Amino acid sequence: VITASELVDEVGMDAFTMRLLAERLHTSTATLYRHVSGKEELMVLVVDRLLGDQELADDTPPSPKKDWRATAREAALRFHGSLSRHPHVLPLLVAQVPIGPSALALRERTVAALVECGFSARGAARAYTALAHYVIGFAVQQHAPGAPGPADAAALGAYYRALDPERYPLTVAAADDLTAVPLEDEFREGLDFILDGIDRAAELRAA
Amino acid sequence: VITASELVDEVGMDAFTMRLLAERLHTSTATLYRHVSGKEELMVLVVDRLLGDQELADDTPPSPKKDWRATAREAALRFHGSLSRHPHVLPLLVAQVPIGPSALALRERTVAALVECGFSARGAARAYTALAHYVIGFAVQQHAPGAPGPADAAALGAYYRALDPERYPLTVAAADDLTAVPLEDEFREGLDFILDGIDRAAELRAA
DNA sequence: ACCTGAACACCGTTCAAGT
DNA sequence: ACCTGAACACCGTTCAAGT
Repeated sequence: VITASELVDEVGMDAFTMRLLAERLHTSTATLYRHVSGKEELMVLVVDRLLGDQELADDTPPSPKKDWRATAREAALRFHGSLSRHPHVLPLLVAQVPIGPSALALRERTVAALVECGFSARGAARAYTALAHYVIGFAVQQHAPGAPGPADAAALGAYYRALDPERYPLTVAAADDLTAVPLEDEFREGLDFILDGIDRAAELRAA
Repeated sequence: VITASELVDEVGMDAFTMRLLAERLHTSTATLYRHVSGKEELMVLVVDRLLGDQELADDTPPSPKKDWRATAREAALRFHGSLSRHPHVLPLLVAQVPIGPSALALRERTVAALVECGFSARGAARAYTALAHYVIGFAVQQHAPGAPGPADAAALGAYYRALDPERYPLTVAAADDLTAVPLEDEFREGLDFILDGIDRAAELRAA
């Protein structure tokens, strides 16, 4: 599983091959099927390893205490960061619902932190679900193969500006606004929107 | 492209094959490559067709007027609905950044509606981006192959309840809260969080 | 008991050969 | 000029045959 994870990180999902993995392990493909039922199960294990990786960054103290917003924000940013560190694994996250041990531990830990900040168990679970969906959904789009990196922003802006202003007046006019903001900042902005929304839903925090 | 879209809807991404498409069109695979450079380009066209489909539902009047929240909510729900109608196409949406004509037209239309409600051009673009990322990201996870449908909720709840309460106390305790809420409602809840956040960010609406 | 070369049934894509 | 059967170089997976 470790070697498979490294290989996916290196060469990407499309180029990852059972034959390549066998070669790296100095064995044959047939032997792989002694340890794993197939490629699909292997990918489930790779995803859970990524989510476990996330957990390791937990040596920092869980924030000043009691401030749920800082706690939630920090957890979301850390989650987003660890997903971003393995962009090639991300497509796998939407091909399966992560319920491996690492995914469970991550949620358990985060929900517990929210409860400590005064959320009800139910409210913390709801807030976590909303945040997790957002973080995963955004990361997947941000790091999709062919997504515009910072280097492509200029090209995308030029593409927008070259459009027919009759048909797409607002896109042409706002070409800069649509491309100048790095996706990283857009993630933070959307995250703050959600945190604001959770903040307003005060009933989630009633014990 | 139409036949390819239908085929993907029918059999899913994995089972969709250039050979299958050729057969359905009563021709050979080699002929397909006269009209399209390869499978990748074909999938881009299929995605744009899905986004175009969304646009057709526009015969309903654009809401009572001036109420940006209802307008944005309606647009997001409609977008989500049309994505949900083609679950098998969704994985393609994260393998590419949709900038085809239909994607552009959809954004243009929605941003224009927000501007009419009093948003600045810049604010409308930012709000649209945040909402579009959320809708796409959620839909992709909701309809991922292997995602738990309403029928699987009970099984997932049982799985959570059967976990070791020592390691995952909150997950075991909140098993019902985590599975009883249909993903459809969870989508709406998260959407309202974001709308609340946009609402609070009043500067987006300053002309 | 464990491992593997070789095969099987596919896939996307290409191209010489037909009409 | 357009179409296609057959091939090429792959892929995930399996299994008889070796050690």
